[in-house]
Amino acid sequence: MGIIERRERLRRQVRTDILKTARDIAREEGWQAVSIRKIAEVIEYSPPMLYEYFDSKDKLLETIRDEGFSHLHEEFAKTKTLYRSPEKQLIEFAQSQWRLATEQPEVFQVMFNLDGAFCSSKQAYQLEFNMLNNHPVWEALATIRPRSADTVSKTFYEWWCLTYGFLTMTLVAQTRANVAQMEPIFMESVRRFVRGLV
Amino acid sequence: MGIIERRERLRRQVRTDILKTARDIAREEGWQAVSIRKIAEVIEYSPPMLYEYFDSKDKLLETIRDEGFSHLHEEFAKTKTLYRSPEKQLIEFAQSQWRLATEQPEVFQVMFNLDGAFCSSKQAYQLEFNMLNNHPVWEALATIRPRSADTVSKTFYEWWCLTYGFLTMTLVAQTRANVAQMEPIFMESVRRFVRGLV
DNA sequence: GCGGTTAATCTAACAGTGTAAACTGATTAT
DNA sequence: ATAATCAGTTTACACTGTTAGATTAACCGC
Repeated sequence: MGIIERRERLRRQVRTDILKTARDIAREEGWQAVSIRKIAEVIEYSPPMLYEYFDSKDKLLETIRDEGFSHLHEEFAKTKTLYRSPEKQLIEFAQSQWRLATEQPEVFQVMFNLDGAFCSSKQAYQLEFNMLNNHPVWEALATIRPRSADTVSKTFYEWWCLTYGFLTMTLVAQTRANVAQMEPIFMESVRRFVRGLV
Repeated sequence: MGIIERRERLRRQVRTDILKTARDIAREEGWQAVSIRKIAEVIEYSPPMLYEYFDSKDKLLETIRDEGFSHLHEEFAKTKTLYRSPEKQLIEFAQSQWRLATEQPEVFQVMFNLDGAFCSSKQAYQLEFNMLNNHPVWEALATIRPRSADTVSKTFYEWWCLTYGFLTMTLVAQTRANVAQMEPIFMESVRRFVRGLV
């Protein structure tokens, strides 16, 4: 009886279409231009239809944010299988973050409420900070510099603010064309941070 | 003939009232809750009246942003008169930034398009980056580490992203109650940066 | 194939948004 | 006194997120 399966598959398809359309509009016109009606028009449904898939626009954005963090953690996991050295891992983590910020700026904007994107929930951050000894960055830092959990957490927060902060400032303050040339400066900052751990 | 003077004074008063009201609403309900109509209601004028003082909501926000940067530069100037050592100056600059971010988060949000605040113009940033040898931070960095202008500018950008990035991440990702306890971590990051200059 | 149930989807509407045009009333200048 | 300027208003337009109610389509047992 594949009927309800097919229905479920179709439902999921529409759901991802909504998310993709929102990102597409945001990429080309900015998050401020993203409206329920505009998304509905693109996917050829009436506006209220979207509320069958997301409780609110806020929840829709929260989903995009969560997917952003998930994607990053998948990349981190891949890196962990590829490299043993925690220093090398950190460098690769930073590079993953750079790629996300530059290749999918509209996702990065939602992740940190930038440039008109706004999602009221802070759950995603709390999750990041509560993973702690399960967070790939936390683990790498603890390996390089084995201290008390609190001390590692402090260093972890410094890493978090340094990397995401740098990317945020670059996306917000630089013009589209200038973003790319900031990469070496970003990576140099990251490398200095890693060296400074000893 | 003090009549037109009085009128001018009244006009400026209304103008600052508008700006203050916008910040007040933003502080208590977030920038997403700030609307022309709400401001108008508070200052007891009709909504279209605001357009006699600001071309658009965007321009209104731009004014708040510019005032934020101006205020910071005034603080920087004060610091320069109080301390000779460029290292000490940088520490004080960072402390001024911390104060602005924590005491007037709603202004900081507009300065960097955070949490629903959105102003399309990037002029304020371009100004920051084009001041260069006139920017107090740039000067301090050049004194500590006299190199080519380009090299100093690179270090300046690193400073910019480190400090503003850290504050941005703290404001965006932390709960109101947790912000305060991040100050020592922030200042330690700044001090490490300054030490690393040699 | 047909009636009834359920799910999918739409239309209409509410309250709110930024902003422009047209209008009113008072003050000023001639 | 009359014309011109100016502050301020009302009204209106085209949007926004979201909800309620009606409508259509799809499925089920017979």
